[in-house]
Amino acid sequence: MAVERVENDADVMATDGRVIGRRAIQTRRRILDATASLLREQGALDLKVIDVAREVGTSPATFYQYFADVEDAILCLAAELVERVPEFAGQIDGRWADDDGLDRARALVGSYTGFWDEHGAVLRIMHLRADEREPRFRRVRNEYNNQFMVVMVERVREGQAAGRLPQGMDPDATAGAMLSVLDRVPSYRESFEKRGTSREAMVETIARILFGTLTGVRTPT
Amino acid sequence: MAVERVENDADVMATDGRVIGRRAIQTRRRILDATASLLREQGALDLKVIDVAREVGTSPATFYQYFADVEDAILCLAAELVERVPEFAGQIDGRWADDDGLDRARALVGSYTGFWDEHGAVLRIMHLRADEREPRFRRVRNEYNNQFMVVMVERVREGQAAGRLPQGMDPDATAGAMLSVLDRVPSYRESFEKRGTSREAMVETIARILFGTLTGVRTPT
DNA sequence: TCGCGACTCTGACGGACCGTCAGAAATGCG
DNA sequence: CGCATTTCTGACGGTCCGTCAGAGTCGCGA
Repeated sequence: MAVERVENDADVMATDGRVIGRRAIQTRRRILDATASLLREQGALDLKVIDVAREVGTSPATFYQYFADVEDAILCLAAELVERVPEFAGQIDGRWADDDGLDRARALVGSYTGFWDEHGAVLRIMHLRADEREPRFRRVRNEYNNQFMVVMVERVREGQAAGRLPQGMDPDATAGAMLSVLDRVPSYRESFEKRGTSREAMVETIARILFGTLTGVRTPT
Repeated sequence: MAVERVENDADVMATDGRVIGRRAIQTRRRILDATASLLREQGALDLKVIDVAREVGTSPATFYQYFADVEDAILCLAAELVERVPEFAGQIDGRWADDDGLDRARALVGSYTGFWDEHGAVLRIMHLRADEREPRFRRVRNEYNNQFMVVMVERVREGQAAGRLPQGMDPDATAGAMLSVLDRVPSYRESFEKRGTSREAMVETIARILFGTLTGVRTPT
């Protein structure tokens, strides 16, 4: 069975195509970390290569040895986040139909919100550039989203088969809508807290919406 | 009754604070239109002041007479879009509880999707910068979102009062979640069409989710 | 019609960042 | 230790930024 590795820290390439060694891998990693850090602090629109270089304590020319531009580095960070998705998509399994299904939804919403708090800066650019039709970000976002879509669609089909969900609802569209909720609510959370909606109420409500919409099981009052 | 106008084409100011005349208003408008156009075509991350100036056929210095930078111009475009929200938020009224409520939801989803197709480039930056905590964009987004929130919360409260929706769901959080769906689905639409989900199925499903979640009325099979 | 004052636009400039390349520095292997 | 390989960087031409003084345009009164 062939093991396919699209991106592996062990054989990453420089922009000129050569395979890089141990020291270079460390440098590249520091550049990526600095990019993520600055992205969180100062946003994407005025993040300059020279800022990253200064943060790492290196020359701008070094940056260009590993990435074509800042966006290229962000793409790389986004690709790394794709690897994290199973932690969350894996939570949306067949046991959602069990009695404690709603609890599973609550756990998902809570943990995924934490993930967004940590990596939102990168995810936002992934979504922006994908929405702007940038092909590489589209591919990465598809890999990201599809992992959620597959399991959500499964739940919807099960709900429809059991007669709990109407046939008139398209499983893919339903899953897409719920993925939207999962991905955007963390952004709104802070605004809501200012308006007096507690984090707990937020998680509880979103969990009920996801659970109810994906499974068709009616939640108790 | 005092008429308050926060932003009116009749008394817009230049960056130096002076009120501008007829010719200047035209120039400013052409700059805004060019910004919106280029934003659609080439995205936000590499939209330069000089690009806008060239598109308008003017000097970069002229741009700086009216806007501090490209982001400032986009903020202005976003503020203009806030004026358009009533067309859509107004559709989410008390008649959603009537027999043809689902039809109203369908109409909303269809028309708002068109709005996103046209102005998505600006709305995306509004969301990005607001998520990145930029205060001016936060204010504009709040004005934008609140119009939807108010009416959606009304529907949820009515649904709860009528016993159709569980009390355990927070009206604000529910409205926020549905606003997420409304705002993000247009972005995903194209991806879904590639995967075989028709626009009609998309609109129908999203309408059912919004309608069902906001009113608690069960949709027929 | 002309001239004047107010409004609007722009050429030109110092500065910042981009992206590249030749060669300097570090590494590690025999 | 000497040398080949890998990695890093100083320096440079080019683009864009953001500003200002002054040139261009317009409307209005005489």
